[in-house]
Amino acid sequence: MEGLRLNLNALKPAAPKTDAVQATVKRKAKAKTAEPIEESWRKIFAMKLSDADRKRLTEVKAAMDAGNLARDPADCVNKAGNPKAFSKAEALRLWKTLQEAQREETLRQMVENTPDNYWLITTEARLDEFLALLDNEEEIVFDVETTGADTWEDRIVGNVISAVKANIHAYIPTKHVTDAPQLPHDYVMEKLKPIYEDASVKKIAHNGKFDIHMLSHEGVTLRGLAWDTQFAMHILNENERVTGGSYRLKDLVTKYLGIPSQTYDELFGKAGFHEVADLNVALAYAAKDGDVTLKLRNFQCEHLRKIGLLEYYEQVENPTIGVSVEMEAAGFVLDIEKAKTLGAELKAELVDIEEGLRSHFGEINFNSPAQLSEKFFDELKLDRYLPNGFKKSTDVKTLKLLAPHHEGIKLLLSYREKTKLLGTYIEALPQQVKADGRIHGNFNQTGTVTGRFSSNNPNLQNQPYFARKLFVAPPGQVILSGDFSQQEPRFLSHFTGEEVLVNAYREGRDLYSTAASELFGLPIEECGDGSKYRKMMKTGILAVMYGTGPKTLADQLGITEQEAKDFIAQFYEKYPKVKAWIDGNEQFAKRYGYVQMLHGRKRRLPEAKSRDRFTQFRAMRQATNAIIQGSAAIQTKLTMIELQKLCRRKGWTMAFSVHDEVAVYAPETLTREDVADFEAVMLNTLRLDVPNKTDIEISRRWGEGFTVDEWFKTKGDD
DNA sequence: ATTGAGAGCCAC
DNA sequence: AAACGTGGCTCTCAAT
Repeated sequence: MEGLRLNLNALKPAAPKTDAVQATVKRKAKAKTAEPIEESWRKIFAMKLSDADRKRLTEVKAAMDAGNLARDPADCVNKAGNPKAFSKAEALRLWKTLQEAQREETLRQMVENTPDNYWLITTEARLDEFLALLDNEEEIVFDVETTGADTWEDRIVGNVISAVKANIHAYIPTKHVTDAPQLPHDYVMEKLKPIYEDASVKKIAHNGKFDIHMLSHEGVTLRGLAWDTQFAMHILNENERVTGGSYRLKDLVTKYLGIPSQTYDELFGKAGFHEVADLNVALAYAAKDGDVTLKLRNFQCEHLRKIGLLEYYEQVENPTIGVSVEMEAAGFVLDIEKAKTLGAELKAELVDIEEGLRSHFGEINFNSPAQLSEKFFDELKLDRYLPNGFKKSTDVKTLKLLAPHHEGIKLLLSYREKTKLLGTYIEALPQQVKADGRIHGNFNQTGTVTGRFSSNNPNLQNQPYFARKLFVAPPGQVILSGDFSQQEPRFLSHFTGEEVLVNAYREGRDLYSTAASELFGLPIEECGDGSKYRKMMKTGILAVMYGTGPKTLADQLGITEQEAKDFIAQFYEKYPKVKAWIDGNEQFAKRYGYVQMLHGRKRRLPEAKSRDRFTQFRAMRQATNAIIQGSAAIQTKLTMIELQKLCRRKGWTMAFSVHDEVAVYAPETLTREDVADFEAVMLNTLRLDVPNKTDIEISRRWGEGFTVDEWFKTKGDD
């Protein structure tokens, strides 16, 4: 009650005072008595705070109000011995103290409350007893504990296995730094290997990709992965991250199972798990992972079945995990010599460019939008060359408008291009090479809301052609890649059933030329490659899929907004099935708050029900785009799964995927028949109402591909 | 030194 | 007033 009254008092606004009086009060407060802590809190919370800081500060205040946390007396006075006001910095320091105390208490409680069915296995006899249990198991949970989170540098220090039927969750430490007894690492791995490699024992994991890579480093090939709770959750709620959540195990079980769980970082910080010397602590933490993963799997299974997506998970998402593992493990050889050469060339060019820029603009940082903006618009008044109301930005679009009026701007555009290439690609890529000499980019199956992959460390999906030259197939192998030709427009045709579009594809005619000729009533010859009508139609169809408005479309095509509006209106009039399909998607989204793509996969769009018109409008654009983009992603995934089977038969390796492109490593001795087999999988795995088309390339170096005919012709000439 | 936000730009 | 969907990386700048 007392605390509550204090809080209420603190919320009352102070009586208004003149500035001079306020200043005096402030000085007095500083000189004699510290300001009341409630006043300090009021000021702190009035500051602009990041979400993380606000959350931490709230925790600190709650702990202090409850009397569980107090200021360090040393922080209450300054050097002169005068009272010091409570600051945000001090509060955040207190948060760390609080975390540390809570951390120790949590670990103590975890150990004290370790369930009887958590087994710490440190003797041969106990391991044998456990292995006998596993003989009766059809499925197990597995999880490896490691020295750290780097897939390619860290190593296993212990194995977690849950025996599902027996309801035993075991931790087998092998490489902890401790005086306590542990079984020898190699002995344990040998014993577990047959179980890990037995595909008839179904495996359950959370982000099992990491564990599978780790086991692979030990010479163990995991088989029978049946459920991954991270990826299953992404099918249940693809918006987890968008709404401030995460797909970390601990966050999911806390949120969905109501089991309070703290993340590894919260409990152990940056320490590797091998540094946990108390094996009872290790057991309490590690075995719980197996325990909650199993509980989460059961929860997800029930809910996926309820919404009819269990089959989708099992047939599309789950088998894709093995493909990601194979692609990540394969990686790329990076041509470091070429990176050095290209880097040196770019740097030399940049020396001259920078000198030129300095002569135009003086000593400013050309990478700083703030400094450039001041120079261009405040000093040089270059905005006089921009259309009325055009934003005073320093992005490429704006710079291109300014370029004809100032030589320095042209130079800056070139500077931008070269520094981007150098900094983001040419110089950054060699740093990503791992101990095994390869680049292993990460393919993230839960990275996008539509079901596409995302990629990072490095992002293999946004490499410019200039940089792709640095990525080389492993020795003796080539990159055999297939690119779905016009994948998304084909899905548009498929879903809408619009005859002109469908027939153009069925008859192997060019979609954009055909539609342009129809819409504008012109002979097909005038709508060929490079014609403005074809370009307009192409941009227009993409605009339909992306929900582009008339203003942006006008900008893209260099026509007036009215012309763009007319074009869109004509397009819909001529192709009513397209219009009807889009309208249907939007009505569905507004009514149910989601849309569905191929195989029923959902894109939840709660904003479709928003009463804010702009918010709802944004959801409307996403509705149609998500169906097309997401369905295309499903086609790519299913194709990858089939290609992996082809790889097994041929002795090839899955290499990478960039949304509508899939690539494998094949020996450079591959034949035309091999290529035909590859193409058949691309074309036939998922058939639509329109035929698929794919462009095949063969290369030793990514982005320097040959067509099939070119490749075999040069081979013949050798 | 590290963190977080914003600007800008690479890909499909 | 907004009017192009899905991502990740690098740099600046201001904060601690």
